[in-house]
Amino acid sequence: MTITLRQLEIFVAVAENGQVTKASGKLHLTQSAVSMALNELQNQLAGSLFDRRGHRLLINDRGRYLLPIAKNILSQVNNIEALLSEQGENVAGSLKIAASSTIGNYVLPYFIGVFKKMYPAVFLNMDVCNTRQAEKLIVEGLVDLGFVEGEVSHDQVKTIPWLQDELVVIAAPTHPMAEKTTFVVPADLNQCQWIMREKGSGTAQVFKKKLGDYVTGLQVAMELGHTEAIKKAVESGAGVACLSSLTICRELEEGRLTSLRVEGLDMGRTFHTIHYRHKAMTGLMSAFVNFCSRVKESSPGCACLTSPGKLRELLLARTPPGRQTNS
Amino acid sequence: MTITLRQLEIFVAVAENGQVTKASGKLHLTQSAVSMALNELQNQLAGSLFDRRGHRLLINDRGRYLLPIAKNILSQVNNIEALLSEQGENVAGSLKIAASSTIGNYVLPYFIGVFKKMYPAVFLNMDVCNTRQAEKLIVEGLVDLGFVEGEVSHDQVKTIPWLQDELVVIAAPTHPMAEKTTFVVPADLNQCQWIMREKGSGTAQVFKKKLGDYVTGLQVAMELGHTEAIKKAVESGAGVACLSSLTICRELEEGRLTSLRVEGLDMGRTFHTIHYRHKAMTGLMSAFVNFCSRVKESSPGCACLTSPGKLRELLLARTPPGRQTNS
DNA sequence: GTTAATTATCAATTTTACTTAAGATTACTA
DNA sequence: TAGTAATCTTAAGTAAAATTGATAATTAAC
Repeated sequence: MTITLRQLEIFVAVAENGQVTKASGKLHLTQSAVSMALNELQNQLAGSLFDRRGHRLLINDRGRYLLPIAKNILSQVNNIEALLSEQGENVAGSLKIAASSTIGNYVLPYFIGVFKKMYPAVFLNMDVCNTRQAEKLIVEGLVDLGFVEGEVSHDQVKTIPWLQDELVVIAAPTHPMAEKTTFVVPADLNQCQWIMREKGSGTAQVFKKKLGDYVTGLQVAMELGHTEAIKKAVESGAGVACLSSLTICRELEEGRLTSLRVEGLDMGRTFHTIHYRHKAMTGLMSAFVNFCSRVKESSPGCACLTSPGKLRELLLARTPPGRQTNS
Repeated sequence: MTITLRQLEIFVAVAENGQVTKASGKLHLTQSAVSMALNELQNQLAGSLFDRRGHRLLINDRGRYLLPIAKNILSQVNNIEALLSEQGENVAGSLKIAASSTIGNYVLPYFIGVFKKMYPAVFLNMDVCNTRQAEKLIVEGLVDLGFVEGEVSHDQVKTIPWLQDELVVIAAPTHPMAEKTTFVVPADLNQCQWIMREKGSGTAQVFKKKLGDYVTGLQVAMELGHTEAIKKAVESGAGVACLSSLTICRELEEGRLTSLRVEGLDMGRTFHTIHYRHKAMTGLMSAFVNFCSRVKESSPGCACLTSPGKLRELLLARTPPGRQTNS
């Protein structure tokens, strides 16, 4: 009652050779095997696909209709085999990633763009959320990989240190603070109006946690819901803010903002990649993880990662030969 | 080494049910059959498609990549079965037609247009040629059906009378001849300047053959290569011509030409459908032949067939209920 | 911890695919 | 026009596969 791929293969071979015998040669089968398979297909489709004219087999209207469809189906199946069968050699699939806000908005988009150019057959799906949600998605098996900036506790989730990040103080170039090169804690803390992320944001929590008791005297000018809004507010001179250095690369390059390293407090933090502890690593997963960690090795300290051009240079310089595709 | 459709079916069922047991129920198979088939598919693709997490089967990146492809392939195969398997019920395929010049240019295009709207799954290919070439294409099995205006002799070619055609004399409405209602042979023959198809044209040959000895005194003003050119020349008053009544319907309706029936000679001729004598008639072939002969019954004598509007009315009025599709 | 449910594995069985061999039809040719 | 060489179909036997049934192992639920 059901057509098989073998039958379609045989049908195509017969249609293209116009003869059962020639087709059987190409298929490395006996004539009778081809003949029987063809007849069975015709029975299943309740009608002939060829007209007999002596020894010639002339494809008829139904056969002509079937032929391109059959060829198309067979080539799709061959694609599957080619793409998925040679493990390690080919990187293909559909990877699901969860990333917390800063990483998802300011870091991974560039990584994904470059990775996709290296492996066009790959489909990447990224869910931007917070660290706790990312952890949950990993545990429930709804995503393959997570990239988080906060702490993760679940014992089935494996955590691997990834990029080193640093929180810096930013100010408009016209701001009095911009004349300094470092921001001294606690001395400079109360000299400024602060623009903060809203309560509940990971970056805001980290900032306050690092400040510890110093947080009490802080003059908060406003709380905004998004990093981009904070940058705009700082740019317009409304105050200073504390953000991840990764989020302000472009503004620094363009001279629209000035950053000050913090002195008197360690403002570093580490991003982590997370995945389910016992999850089998497929070729695609390890390819992407390797790809991401390669960058870490290439950029000691905290190079400027959020500029696509520099990122591509960095990655392609380190890519093993024969792996690239033309962009 | 080769994937089967069954494996893809099983894979999709498992992916959609998240469980081997549930999938086996839907497939009407035992649990072990599904389990083994799935493992074999994974072996053939050299890697897993799911992650085991206890009793849950979580699809992984490779599986996610395969799933839409597999579904697509399966639905294409189902389409084949649906379209081709129910004999007679469905009309589908790719029909190749050969038609001689007058029919191919002035009659069949309208038939094909209406037929295609009735059966959208059908693909029709028409080759416009002359009667002899059409006959050859039939004998060689390169086309399924032929529609010819001339004589066919090959004994393997079956000839069936189709439409009754009539050659009429046409003149511009301003031409002296236009005041008459009939053209009398031989009296009126030498009163006119004649515009002829070039030597070798079927219509020209028929005309001369019908005239017999009368042809000697004919005053030929010009010979043109195409029916349309002749109509334009007659319209401009350069002379009169003898053409198939089917080719001038629109010009008569619009009053740009006048036609005169010929008196004193039988100017009728019959169009024929031809096909290879022992060719198996598929559903599509007989559907198209029936469709074409239905018109013959509907239009006794020689109704005006080359106006698409009238043709559609004619056909749809006679179409068996439940066969039409919305246009 | 015990029970119920799900999955993997193994041998047995059924089904399918294929081959070999024989017979039938068609094409070539002398 | 017979004879020969292809090609195709049919039938029977065989190898391979798909599927089943039973069992053991793992996991989830209570």
